[in-house]
Amino acid sequence: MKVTIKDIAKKVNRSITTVSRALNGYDDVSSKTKALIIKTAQEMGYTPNTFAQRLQKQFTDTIGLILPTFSPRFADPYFSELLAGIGNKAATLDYDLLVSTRAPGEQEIEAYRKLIEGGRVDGFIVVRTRKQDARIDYLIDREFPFAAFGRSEKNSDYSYVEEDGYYGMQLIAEYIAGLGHKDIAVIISDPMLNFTGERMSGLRDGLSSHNISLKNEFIRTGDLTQKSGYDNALELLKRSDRPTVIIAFNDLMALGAMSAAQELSLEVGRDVLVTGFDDIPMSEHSHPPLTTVRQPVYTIGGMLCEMLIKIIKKEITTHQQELFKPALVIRQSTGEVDSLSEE
Amino acid sequence: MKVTIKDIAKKVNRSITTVSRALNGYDDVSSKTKALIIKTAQEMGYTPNTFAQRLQKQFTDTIGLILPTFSPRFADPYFSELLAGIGNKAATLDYDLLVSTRAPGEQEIEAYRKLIEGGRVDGFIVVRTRKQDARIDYLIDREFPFAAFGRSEKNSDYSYVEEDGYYGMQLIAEYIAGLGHKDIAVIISDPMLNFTGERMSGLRDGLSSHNISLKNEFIRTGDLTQKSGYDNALELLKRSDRPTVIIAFNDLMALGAMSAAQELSLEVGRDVLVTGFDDIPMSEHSHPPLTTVRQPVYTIGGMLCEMLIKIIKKEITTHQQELFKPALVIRQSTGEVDSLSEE
DNA sequence: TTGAAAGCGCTAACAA
DNA sequence: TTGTTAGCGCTTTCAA
Repeated sequence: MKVTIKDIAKKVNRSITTVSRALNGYDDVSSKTKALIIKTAQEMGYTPNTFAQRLQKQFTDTIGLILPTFSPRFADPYFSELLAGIGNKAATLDYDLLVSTRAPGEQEIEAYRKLIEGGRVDGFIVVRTRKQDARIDYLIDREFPFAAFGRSEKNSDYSYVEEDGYYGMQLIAEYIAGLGHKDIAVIISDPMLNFTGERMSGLRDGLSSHNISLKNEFIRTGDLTQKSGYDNALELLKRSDRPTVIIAFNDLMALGAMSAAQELSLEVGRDVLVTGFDDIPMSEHSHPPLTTVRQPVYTIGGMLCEMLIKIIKKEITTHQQELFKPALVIRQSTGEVDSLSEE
Repeated sequence: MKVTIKDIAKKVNRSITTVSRALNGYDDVSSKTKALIIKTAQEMGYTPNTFAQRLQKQFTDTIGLILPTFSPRFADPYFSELLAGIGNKAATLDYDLLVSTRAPGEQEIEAYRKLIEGGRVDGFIVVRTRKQDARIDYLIDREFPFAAFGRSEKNSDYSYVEEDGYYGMQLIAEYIAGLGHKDIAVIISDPMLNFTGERMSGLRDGLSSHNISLKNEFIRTGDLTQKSGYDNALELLKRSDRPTVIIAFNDLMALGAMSAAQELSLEVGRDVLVTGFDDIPMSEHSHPPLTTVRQPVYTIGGMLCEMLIKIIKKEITTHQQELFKPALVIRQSTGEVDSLSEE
């Protein structure tokens, strides 16, 4: 049976109040009884009943994370890493992490609503923000604490962490233009996603400062999976006027694009250059290793978590907005020869 | 402010008891009041306070999942998919999923203990079982409900789902032996993991029925990451007596091994054959596509979740043990030529 | 068919 | 320094 403060109270012949206070470190308990109570509690293997505590204190020490999944085959390494970042930080700060997956849409907002109304979470981490983001509108409207990974278009009056996608893509553009390439194709992500626009602007601006513009036929939209990178690249590379560079908006699509090129017997890094975005662990060990933009996802997860908890605890009142400058990671998929150039 | 049954009671001029009963569908409430109460509740946007319910009912409608992470760069697509499988099923059955990450060891058991003692979860899903699994011993000892993905060595007297790793590796062995190869290297996983032994036995038995035995120098141990597949394969392939086949114990390591081969200008599928295990989504779109053994991880996640909830609800009392027969998926990494051979 | 009252395990205002 | 008491929101006996 579970041990309660009542059991402890009986054992040490004190009231439950005293036990509660001793255990919570109040200093209006004599140090003798305090020590006794703490010792007894330990011996009896006492752990407070979270629900009772929460019911009483009216907060939950839980943060919610509803992952937007588009398909059941949901296997983005990016999210595992983000999850670990959030989860580990949450554990450190004594918070629980309640995870749910939901496809974007009606059901998604409903899931948010349920968790809020049921008093189950103190706040949310919202990931993969959309330009028009119903989740964010909803949370702002309800004045419910949240921290977002990314901005949305119209209303950015809240706390978020974002990698500077504009800047990241500029780096790519500068680098590629510097290599003298002009026939550049791009596999973008869903235009609804906010970062798609950011990255696209960065790319466009970066290229146009070298008088390069993107041909419409060379702009394709993928869904961030390896398969869609593969499919799109295949079509691009089968053209008679095929591009010499493929810029993908994430690593998974870039890896798919490399496979497509190789399938057509093109050598990546020579016949066609490929770049990604994210720097997931496998990009370093792909063949060839992938040139990409590094986002410290694990760290970002931790930051988001910390930020959210501060908001919940009202330790910060103004909106915190962090913009990460990502770094370009040059590897062989863009022709770098020396395999020892890294680290 | 949150709406409680008290608010509803006041509004309809009934006691909170009646409201509670109406809302819970008891039939000792006049259908008139029942209808009125339900309507009012809806209008007021009532959602029950989960913690109050749980405190009262003494269960939590929450299942726990503590992911064993070895490093912060935790990016296994396999786990994202498993998580989605568990999470979606849990949502369907109106259960919450509480997720935590913890490195194997002391801290890990402590995390289990805390969730149990704090009355926070009704049961656990245990993943990546070890031969000697302290988590399982602990849960059995405490008679706490759980379902495991995989068995452990000594005590398998509990409910689990497992893919038949012995069988899966036999398929690989048969197939490779049938191609006439003899110089076979293998990159295994941590011997502590239960499936390592299973897969190794399957491989050994499958090969020995063709009079092939594994050389000790050709057996290497990796940590299931792409990097370790890469590193190990590099060493294997640099030998003067290099193997003509590399069998990796998961896809991530196999993908790393392919990169290593390609870095040494070996053609995968011709100069060296590579196989994996899992069939993560990216294996279909790697270059070359990877021959592997398919594990329906998403489905398994759902099954585990369902199984656990049945155990919690005491709908099943005997231990359920499901052994999946995985299927061999042959692709070009073992020399298949026709790229249209799939699907 | 309804309501009063107890209690799940805990915290905290107030009194002693 | 300690204990009494009320109450968080809900379910569930028991009585009316």
